[in-house]
Amino acid sequence: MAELSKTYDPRSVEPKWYQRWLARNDFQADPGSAKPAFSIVIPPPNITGVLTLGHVLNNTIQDILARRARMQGHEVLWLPGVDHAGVATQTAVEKFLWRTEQKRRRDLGREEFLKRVVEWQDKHGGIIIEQLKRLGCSCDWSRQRYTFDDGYVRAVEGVFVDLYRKGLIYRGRRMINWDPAAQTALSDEEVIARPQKGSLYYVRYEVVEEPGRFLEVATTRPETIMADTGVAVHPDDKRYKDLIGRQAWRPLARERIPIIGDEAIDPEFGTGVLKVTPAHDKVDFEIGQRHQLPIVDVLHADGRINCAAVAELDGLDRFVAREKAAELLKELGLLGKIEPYENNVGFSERSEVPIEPRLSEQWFLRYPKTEEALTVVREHLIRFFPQHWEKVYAQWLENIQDWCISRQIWWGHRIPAWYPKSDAAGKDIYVGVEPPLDPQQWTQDSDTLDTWFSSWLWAYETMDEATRRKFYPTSVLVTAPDIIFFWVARMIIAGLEFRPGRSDRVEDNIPFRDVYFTGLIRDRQGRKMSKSLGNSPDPLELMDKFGADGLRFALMRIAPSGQDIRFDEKQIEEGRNFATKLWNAARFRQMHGPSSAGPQIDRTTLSIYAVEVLARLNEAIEAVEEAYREYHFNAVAQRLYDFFWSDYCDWYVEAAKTEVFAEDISRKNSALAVMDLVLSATLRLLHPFMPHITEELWTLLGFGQDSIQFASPPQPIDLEGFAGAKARQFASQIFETVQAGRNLRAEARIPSNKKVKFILRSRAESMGGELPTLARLLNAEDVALDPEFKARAGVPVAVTPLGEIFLANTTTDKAGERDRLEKEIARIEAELRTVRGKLSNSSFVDRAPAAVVEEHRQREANFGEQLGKLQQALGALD
RNA sequence: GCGCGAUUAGCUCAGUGGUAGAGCGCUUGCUUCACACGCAAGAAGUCGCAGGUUCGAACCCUGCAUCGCGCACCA
Repeated sequence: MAELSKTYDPRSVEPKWYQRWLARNDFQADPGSAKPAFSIVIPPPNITGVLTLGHVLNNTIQDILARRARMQGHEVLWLPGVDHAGVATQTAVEKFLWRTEQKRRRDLGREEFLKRVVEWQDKHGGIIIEQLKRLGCSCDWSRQRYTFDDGYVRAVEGVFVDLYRKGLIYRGRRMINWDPAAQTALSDEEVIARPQKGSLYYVRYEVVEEPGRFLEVATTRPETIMADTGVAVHPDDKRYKDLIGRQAWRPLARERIPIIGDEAIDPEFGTGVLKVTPAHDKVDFEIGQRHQLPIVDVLHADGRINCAAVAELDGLDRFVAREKAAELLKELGLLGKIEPYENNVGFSERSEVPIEPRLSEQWFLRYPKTEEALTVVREHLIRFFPQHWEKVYAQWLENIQDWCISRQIWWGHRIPAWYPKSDAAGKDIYVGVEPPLDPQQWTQDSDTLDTWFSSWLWAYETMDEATRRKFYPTSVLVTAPDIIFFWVARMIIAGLEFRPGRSDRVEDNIPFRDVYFTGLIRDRQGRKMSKSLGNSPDPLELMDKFGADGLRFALMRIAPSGQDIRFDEKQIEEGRNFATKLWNAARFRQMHGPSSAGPQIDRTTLSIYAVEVLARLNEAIEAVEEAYREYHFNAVAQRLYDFFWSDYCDWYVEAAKTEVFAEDISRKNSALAVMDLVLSATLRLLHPFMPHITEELWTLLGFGQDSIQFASPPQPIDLEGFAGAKARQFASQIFETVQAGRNLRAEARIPSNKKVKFILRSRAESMGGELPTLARLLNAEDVALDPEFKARAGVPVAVTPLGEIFLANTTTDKAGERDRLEKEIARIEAELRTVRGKLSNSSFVDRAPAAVVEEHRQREANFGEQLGKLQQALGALD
């Protein structure tokens, strides 16, 4: 076996193993396998995207689950792929086009533009996949899918046609959310409300029948006054009741408009008078419908004013026009006060501009299976982790609105609907996956489908028939909570509606059994990661600095389940440090001879420290199992970190050095066997988190013939027959004594590297055999056992469970020693008071569990004994 | 307005009824035969506030405050 180098170099080790795994086809899933299935579909990243920390978090979790399942003997399918990401990709290409050629998409035309998008896709499309490989993701790359694969496209179209024939998809002229920058309709979910500081303008509308009498309207949007087709008040509002049925003069594009009464008006708000603008507001549109008001649209698609009647405003951007309209009103003497005002404005999620409510001809989906979708989650056929997302999900489904699925962008699945060229009114529609028989006579709908209308089929449309039989429904979905509506809920609906499962039963058709929602990664200040803030670190750089394993482990350790994550590079450094620790612990073992693939332990040679570390390993194994059941990855990582670093390295290895460096071969081999047991188990437990370094060490130490990827997870070791409880207690007492002794050294200001003598006044049985270890852990020249030791005044002493330990040959400052003892006595006295207080409370003694009471009695006795000894030592000072 | 989450050491966070924890940072000592990406010792917290339940509350209940998120909104 080659000697391990002094430092671990992830940059050479990680790619080496990843290449080997790929070459061995270790990640390929076999639908014909007899093993139980475990499957995950990747949330497809945008094809032109680059890896973010969010991706790292998300995909590390999926990889952990996939690798763990593989070790447990499952046939694992982790199905990767990418999303065409309609608006995002198109916007990126448009920006590029403008930067390089100063051209807009319409300058190129649809066909040429799409050619450019495909070029862009081919150039940037593979990047994120390569980055996922760098991270170590064990996806079955032979099955990589794309939402624009031929079969997938046909499936999307097929679903559209199916839903159209069922009457669930329809075309209609409705109020939709219009993005004036991207110039497309959006779904409600793509609109984000943001508080905006603006103004409330009070505008006076003169009553036609009563010149000189004015209705004052409070509005935030004076630039849409020309689109007003009514003025509304509450029907019971005494101030204005008499005016209902009369008319008012519209102040811009002067015209008579009716004054109407409608329940929707809040008399408390502003002046209690609303200007009704059916073309540019959802509520106004509904009011308009109720009162048959005409609809006047005064905005261009790009958000500029379209109103020839008011030349001063015509062609102006809507926000410029707002100020200008106010000026015009002022000139007319129709503007009252202007108040500063903050209200929520809907912004486009993508282009970050305020959306415009707009009346438009679009395609809509009336969601099917919403009741069933609620039921499968409520009854936990699908389980959410953390569970509280169930409520958010339910709320959305209970208030669900029809989904606007058509987009006026070019990059996407073209809507499979055709209109006859002869029929200008477009009443006659052909909808089908195949084009109409005589294509010359028909024109295809120019719109494309919302990207999510293809993503919602991802859980099953990425699988062929055989794969689906084995792997659908998938075991778990790992995703960020911000797409719970966009994707998770819609996939559930799709599964229930299209029934791709092996039978018609609901449990065979849901897309996944568990959903794990990750947290969002924020920066140190708690801000969201964003390009514009420049606060999102590049994961590739982090991997170069700290290794993929270091990044993975550290991120998992700091990611509390269900909570947002504050990111700090310092914490990633700790991941790298842990990898180094692992490396060096293995290196230490390897320096003392070859490891054993099947280490045997023997009760006659096992030390008390070995029993202790093996017992703690057992506890760690169980805690890890428990944490996995609840998807508490941070608990798994933390537990393994603590066990390995503290229990194994700091305590066991240090204690075992006595045996490792001693003459007794059988005891030395016993210690090495324990190290092999612990190292082998730890590597396997860590493998899902840190696949590369664990594989490297597994191989170097020779723990298995095959890759660690397929090694069985470690099982707790049976410690019956090793006098477990007694050995553990003794080991703990030794460790406590060591800590007390080390503290004495430090208090006496003895440099760490200086060997000193200790005296232990103890009557503990079999103490003698542990003195060398005690000495090693204390860095002592010698620890003398003397049950009758009488200390001179001023010798530093500490009380331990094994007796008193003295720092020999040390001249201490008497006052300092007194001070130290008094402090210790005060501390113990306080503890005693607390315990005695409880024990003298009859309610406690009568009602608390017997074990708890017994524990308190024990503590009382221990503290009493310690106190006596400390007081004795204090007395000896004089 | 409704709902969800958070509030514990300087910082980031564990801790769901019985002796307040970790890492980082800080102080001190140490290049000792795996590791200075390390070892050892230490200082540091009335667990957001107020009530309640309980023998006992960081933990359960109620209210409040602050911060964050989601949904719905009055122009």
